[in-house]
Amino acid sequence: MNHQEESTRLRKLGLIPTIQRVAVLEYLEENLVHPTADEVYQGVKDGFPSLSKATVYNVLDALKRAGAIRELTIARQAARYDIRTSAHPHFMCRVCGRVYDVDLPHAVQEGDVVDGHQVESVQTYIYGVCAHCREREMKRNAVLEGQGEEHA
Amino acid sequence: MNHQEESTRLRKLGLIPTIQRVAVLEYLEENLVHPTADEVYQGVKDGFPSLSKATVYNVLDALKRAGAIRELTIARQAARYDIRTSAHPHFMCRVCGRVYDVDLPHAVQEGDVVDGHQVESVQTYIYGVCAHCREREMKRNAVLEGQGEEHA
DNA sequence: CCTTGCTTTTTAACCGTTCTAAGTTTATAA
DNA sequence: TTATAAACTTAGAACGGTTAAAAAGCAAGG
Repeated sequence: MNHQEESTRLRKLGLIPTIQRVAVLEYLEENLVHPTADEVYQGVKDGFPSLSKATVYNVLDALKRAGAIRELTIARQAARYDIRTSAHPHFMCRVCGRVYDVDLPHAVQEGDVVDGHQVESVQTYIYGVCAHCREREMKRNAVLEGQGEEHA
Repeated sequence: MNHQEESTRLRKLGLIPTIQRVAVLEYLEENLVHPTADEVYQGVKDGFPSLSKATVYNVLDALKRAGAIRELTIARQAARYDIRTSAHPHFMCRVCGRVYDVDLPHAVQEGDVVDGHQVESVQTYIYGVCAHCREREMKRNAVLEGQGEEHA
């Protein structure tokens, strides 16, 4: 693998395809779980020990301004990044912390005008308990009931 | 004014109505512009010099957990607070930075299930140029054209 | 009055992110 | 190629919003 695909992609975006940028882009393409900047750093660093965290921030910023990725502020703690740039809501599970893509339209679309305001971008953040954790919770409750547990 | 209203409100929320809590609650009721914690602090401190910033964070957290206010992460830089707890989108202007309430429903409602995920709360953040700044921009362009400005 | 528990205050720490300055790589032009 | 300029990367310090810890204050009940 010579990362030809990422290189041409970066050139089309007007960015010089440095090995750092190729590596970050490749990581984002292979990890669609909406990683934080630190997760990208940790993940890429494995095959790239000299990588600096500042570079990760620089590359993410360049990709963001080129429109190749979207930044999510779904949690106050840290920004997350999504290479799926289509407009779609995100769901964050309060139990496991995972962030999922949701295939629905936003309430408002880019280009719309609402209350006289010109809409340029939209983010919909949904919070709750994800399907995976709900199932686990139900199973646990079933086991407890089977043991004869009662509610007060 | 003896802040009777805020006191009873706080008691109903299960919170002891300290003067700090009354002051913060009153500030939020009178400032619907979605202030940051620091703006609340600066605003309340005027009539209350001994107030600590940690107290503002504590009070905001208590109000949030009691369901009396909502926390917005519309900008990564700082959280903002809204005493209008009804579910509604927010619009942030990239020119002036102001945050507006938008009277539309979210794409997904609390209580819904999407892709098997249980929805507990939703935030829709819209970014662009607000009506006020759009108008100002248009006026400025009109003046420039009147002076005979041409585009290259 | 004394105790108990909650709140406020001060101060320090934390942590994600940005800045700075130096060094390295890449592009451009002779 | 070689020289030069421009862009990029790196390490480390700094920044700023937020949280934590510890001490002091305060209200309610015995």
